[in-house]
Amino acid sequence: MVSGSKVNSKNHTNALYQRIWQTVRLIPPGKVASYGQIADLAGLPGRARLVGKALGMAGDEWNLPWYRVLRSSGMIAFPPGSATANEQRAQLLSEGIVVKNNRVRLKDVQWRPDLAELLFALEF
DNA sequence: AAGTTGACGTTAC
DNA sequence: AGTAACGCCAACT
Repeated sequence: MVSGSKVNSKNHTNALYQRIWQTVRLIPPGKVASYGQIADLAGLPGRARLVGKALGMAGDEWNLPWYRVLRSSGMIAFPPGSATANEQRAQLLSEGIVVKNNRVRLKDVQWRPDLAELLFALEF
């Protein structure tokens, strides 16, 4: 269970964020996923934008690998050169992921989730 | 209550 | 390969 700062009101949306966070947590080092992929896996098809929102309100505080989530094109979602984009690129590089022009080759490093693990994680 | 805003995705050039 | 035009949906004005 996640307890924390910016998540206080509107508990019905909170459940959505929980699902998203739990799913993102499963992405292993060296692999990445897209916002839409996370939404689908979390049982929230069509809500890719909500994934970005959820990651934004999380921050780094509870061990959430937010930097392993990219656009469906493989692009880092932040404006190139921005502080956040640079931080994300650095994190990816530190895991051995090749980043060229703020983009990775999804074909090489895209996460393929273990379904049993996913279902278990979403039980809570 | 209507309009705007995104850490998005797909399609059509 | 890059881009523009949509479509999308919860949150926020």
